Amino acid sequence: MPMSVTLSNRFERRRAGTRQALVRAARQILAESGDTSASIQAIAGRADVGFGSFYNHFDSKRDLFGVALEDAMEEFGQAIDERLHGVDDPAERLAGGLRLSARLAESHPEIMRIVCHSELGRICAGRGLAPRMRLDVEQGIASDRFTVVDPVIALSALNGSLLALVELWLSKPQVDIDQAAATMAEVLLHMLGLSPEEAHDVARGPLSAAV
Amino acid sequence: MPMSVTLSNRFERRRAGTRQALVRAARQILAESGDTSASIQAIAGRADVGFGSFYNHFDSKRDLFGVALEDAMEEFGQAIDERLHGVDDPAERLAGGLRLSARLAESHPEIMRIVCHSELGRICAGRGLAPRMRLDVEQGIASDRFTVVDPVIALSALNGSLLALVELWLSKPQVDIDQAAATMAEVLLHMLGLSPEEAHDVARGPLSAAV
DNA sequence: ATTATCTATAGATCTATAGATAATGC
DNA sequence: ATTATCTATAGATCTATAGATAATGC
Repeated sequence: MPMSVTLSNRFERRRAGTRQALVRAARQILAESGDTSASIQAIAGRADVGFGSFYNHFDSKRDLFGVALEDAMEEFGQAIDERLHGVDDPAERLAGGLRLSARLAESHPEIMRIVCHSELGRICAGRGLAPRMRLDVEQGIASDRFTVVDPVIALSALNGSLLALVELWLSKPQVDIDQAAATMAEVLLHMLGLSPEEAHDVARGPLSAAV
Repeated sequence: MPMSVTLSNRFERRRAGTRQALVRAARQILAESGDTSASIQAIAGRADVGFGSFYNHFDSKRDLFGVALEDAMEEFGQAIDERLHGVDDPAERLAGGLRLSARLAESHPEIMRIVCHSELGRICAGRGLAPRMRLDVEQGIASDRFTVVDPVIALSALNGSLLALVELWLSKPQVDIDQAAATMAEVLLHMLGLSPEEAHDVARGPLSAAV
């Protein structure tokens, strides 16, 4: 998705555009219902791409949807990452990641809907927030910022809780999701060993200058 | 699934048997891959049921898989519930629910695989462990056993963490899942406001006489 | 000239139903 | 006699490909 590499000629750009249109259509479907049973014909139609072109880029629907999920997760992770640039304290990074995810729900609802409709295992396996949180947990333990029994368990709880937060946003629109994210960050930081006061201060503090 | 009602005549029992065979086949598929694109023919074949019989019981595949998920979640919730009979302390109930879920992974792996392959929203919406944990959280807050900022957030974290625990069992077979569940219970009880010592004692204590 | 896209279609598969068969109730 | 199951099949849909068309490079 992030077209960081400038493609050399018009051929390649056109090809990349077709592929991207297919991926975007697949992302829309993942966000809307998560139901991947739409026909290739319907997907190509939604992408405004000739039916046969699909096979120029993907071997199967499964293939496309796998790429589409990875694409969304990568964008998710990078969006959070760049907004946390310069934040070093792992506690602040974790809290910031949760709270920024809540803001992404407003600005990039498609990504959050995709998260909701995906299996936790697939989300965590990818390049989303999960590997970034893992680094924060490890670093926090190494620097004694966190006093936690087991990093694997702590990370599992964080991943699951993040998913549950996003799910909360989707299923209960009346909830103030920014508030919910801050509260979630607070209880999770406490879980990681910060005192209630510390957890409160970090979770309710200003949300990084970079935002 | 729990055939609590004795059906009056052989007709109804035969009919119920056919339906159950279809539901069991659907549960198998949900557990194996979660891929609901198998044809009705294939499902009926797996259930060893005539193809047309499907339509005597369900209007669509979607229908069947919805029932199958509910069926598994109901069994899950009841299995935990009966093993927690007589346990009154909400902290013990929550810890017990997590730890017993880990044991169910050994004794009823199908249910746990279904959980892993399902969306969190669907799991929590159903009649599984989620509504039971909600009661425990409410009761624990009412009795001041838990000092937690927000019950909705706490419950979300619990639901998500439970899912993550099951996911851990599926994706990393080398992990001692009983240990992991106890550790998860410990950190979550701490999150709910118990002191580290209390949380440790409750989470590592004997797992209810009823088991 | 080369490459990607688009159109048309063959063949496979899937859904839903209609009618035949088998099991049970009374 | 009634009801459920099973078998066979019509019609719809879907996948994958082959060949025609359009766009670009050199």
